[in-house]
Amino acid sequence: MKQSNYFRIFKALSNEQRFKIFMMIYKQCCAGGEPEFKIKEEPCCPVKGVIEKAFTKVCGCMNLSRSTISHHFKELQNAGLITCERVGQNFRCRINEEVVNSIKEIFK
Amino acid sequence: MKQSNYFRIFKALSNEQRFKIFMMIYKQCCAGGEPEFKIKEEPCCPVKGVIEKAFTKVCGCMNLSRSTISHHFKELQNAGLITCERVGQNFRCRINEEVVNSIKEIFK
DNA sequence: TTGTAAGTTCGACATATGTCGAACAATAGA
DNA sequence: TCTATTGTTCGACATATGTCGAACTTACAA
Repeated sequence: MKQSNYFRIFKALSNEQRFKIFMMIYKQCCAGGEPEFKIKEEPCCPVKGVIEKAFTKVCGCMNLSRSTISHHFKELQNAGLITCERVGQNFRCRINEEVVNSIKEIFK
Repeated sequence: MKQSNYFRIFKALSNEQRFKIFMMIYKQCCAGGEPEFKIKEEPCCPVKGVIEKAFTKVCGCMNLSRSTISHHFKELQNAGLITCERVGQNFRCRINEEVVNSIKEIFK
């Protein structure tokens, strides 16, 4: 990635709420940490690296309106940090590990 | 570092100009890369990890006013990314490698 | 077909941010 | 001491950002 574009990634993570959202997704998708959110005790990541119903889950544990959450998801997508797709009623969300790794690369 | 505070680091790096400034300092202090700025061909880092006249140098190669540059340095300091001190007329600037490393830690 | 749940888009608005120039302060050198 | 250089602080201002609610769309379920 061109160095001059890194600030866009940092911008996406520079908002407290958005950072929280990203970390919730990241932990569940990649880090296998303790779940930060769950809805009705369903499994969060039936497919490795992919979190389902991400939007719903985030709405469930953050005190923000749906439109605001939607906006934050868009920002994370625009920065290339995540990709999202709707599959029927599900909202599937995937971390772009390449971009995440490039953050580490920049400081090596 | 508490995870909930990381967004402050990202916020400091979320502005294009500020990110440039930080990378200029980082490269010269830590990465030993090709110098992005120089003034009168002086050595940039006579002491390892410390860049001298950072402010002057940055002013010299960015199209921003002194007050704006000053502001950006403050932001980088507040986020803990750098520390600065005045020694006589010199302005010495040091990267806080601990904080930089903690960025990598968060995504491991 | 009708209703409901989930996400998007839009317009509005308050607040935060980036930038400048002017005035000020501190230091070094003539 | 006077002057030049360097960085800081302040006030102003335009623009960007985060947030909301309302209206809309889509997909499933009754």
